[in-house]
Amino acid sequence: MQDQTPSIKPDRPLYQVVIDTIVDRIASGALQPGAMLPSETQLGAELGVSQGTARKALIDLEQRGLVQRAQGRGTFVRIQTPESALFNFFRLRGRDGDRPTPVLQHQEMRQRAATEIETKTLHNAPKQVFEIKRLRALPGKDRVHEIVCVPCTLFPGLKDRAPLPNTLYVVYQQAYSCIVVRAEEQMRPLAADAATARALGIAQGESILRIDRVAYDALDRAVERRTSFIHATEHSYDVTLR
Amino acid sequence: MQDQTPSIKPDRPLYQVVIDTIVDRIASGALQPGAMLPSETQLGAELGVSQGTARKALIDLEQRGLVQRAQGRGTFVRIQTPESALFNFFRLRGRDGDRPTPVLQHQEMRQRAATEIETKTLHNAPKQVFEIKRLRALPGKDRVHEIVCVPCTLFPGLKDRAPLPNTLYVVYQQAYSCIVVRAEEQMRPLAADAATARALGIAQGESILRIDRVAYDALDRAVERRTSFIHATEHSYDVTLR
DNA sequence: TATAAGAAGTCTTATACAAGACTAGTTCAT
DNA sequence: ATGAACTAGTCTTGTATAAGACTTCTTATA
Repeated sequence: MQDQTPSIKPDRPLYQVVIDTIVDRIASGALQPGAMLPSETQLGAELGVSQGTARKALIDLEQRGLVQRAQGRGTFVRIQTPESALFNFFRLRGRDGDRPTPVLQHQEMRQRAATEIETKTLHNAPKQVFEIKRLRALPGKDRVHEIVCVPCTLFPGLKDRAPLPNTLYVVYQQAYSCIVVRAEEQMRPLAADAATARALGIAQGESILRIDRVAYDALDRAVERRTSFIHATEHSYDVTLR
Repeated sequence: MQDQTPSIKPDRPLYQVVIDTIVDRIASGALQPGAMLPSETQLGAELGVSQGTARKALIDLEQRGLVQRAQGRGTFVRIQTPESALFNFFRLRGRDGDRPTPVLQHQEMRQRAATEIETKTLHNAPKQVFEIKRLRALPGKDRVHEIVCVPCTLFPGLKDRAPLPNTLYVVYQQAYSCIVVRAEEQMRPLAADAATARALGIAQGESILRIDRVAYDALDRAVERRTSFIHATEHSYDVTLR
């Protein structure tokens, strides 16, 4: 009855079309981090929708953390700085809630075959992954030992970029247009076994926190798996539930 | 120059007025949990704004978790069920991500003077608090020992409501119109001392997870402090970062 | 039991105007 | 001549409104 027009009628609302367009442009690198987006009016004219519809799309993107907006200034692709990345995805805090600056003490990277679970959970079912092992020191005696895994297909040439900085997510965005917007974590308390105790420089059997994280980008792709072993006596891991 | 009209010109936008009106009605109990709100059109007419403005307010309230909306059905005050409360604020998950049902094994409540930090951080700077100690069992050998603290002024007569159910937040809402919408948590790994080991029924020195939580209601009041000691070998604590 | 019409709700889109931010002049004092 | 301060203009996002489409549920009817 209503399929009179076999034409270009998409079954999704117009603002969703606008959202998808912008997300594609950011993910493809056409819109670089920090770049200014077209204004609501321009964007609407460009895509054949009203300013209000373009606006609704931009607000949605802002809430998803992909862009930042300011009245009178414009809309900009959110730029991942070391500060913002640490603030959002490195949740260790000092006693007074202040944010410590982790110091990279050791780091090594290699390419290896993906494990079964990595192939199953990471984007594109990768056969090969880059594995980054590193040790980070916090003020005082606290330490973090991390094992990071990313698909080689998503981050080609990552191995040649060594030494990698403290905040990997900045590299993901700036070099690969991959913006991490969400991460799911599983935490469990643990007694340090021999290997991790040695890596962390603590006694075997000490209580540590193990965190398994899967990070997702703007396209909702699982782009990274990461396991952290945290020895925290003077710091706590802070999160907000909603 | 512009205060020609000493009248009813609030310096906040109209949609904010609508938001505050609804929040007040919910917090005062005029709108009970599960109750249907006026439609966008009705609400707009009632408060002298357009349907679109009322709609903007309702969408904001939905995102804050205060109401639930469904096209064609209407808008309803979010009802805290044992399931939703556990899903949102009890983050322990089994190996497969399935949600365990904790079993209340022991519980006791008493009224006592508030500690300095409780007076400082909780709403209304209470002098007296109710303290609830309880032990919850998970499938397998995992256990949770909790110490919950709430101001007596906010929850008068809570002591007479014993035995309290598994999910306190349902009681807060149904009996006191206090909807917990957010919680901030600090986690740290710990070796169980003698007292907590006894409470949890484990050996002293075993690794446990300590979580200090402050819960906030719809009015952004700190309504509860809670410390949990978690013995988790077969479960993990799952959160999402953004 | 199935179907259709209607009522009541939210959802989408468009338009008008207000308010903030930046720029380019212009003015005025030095 | 130079520099600071003001101002008008223009570009941006923010707020408010209205009209019609779409969804869900109920009720009447075959």
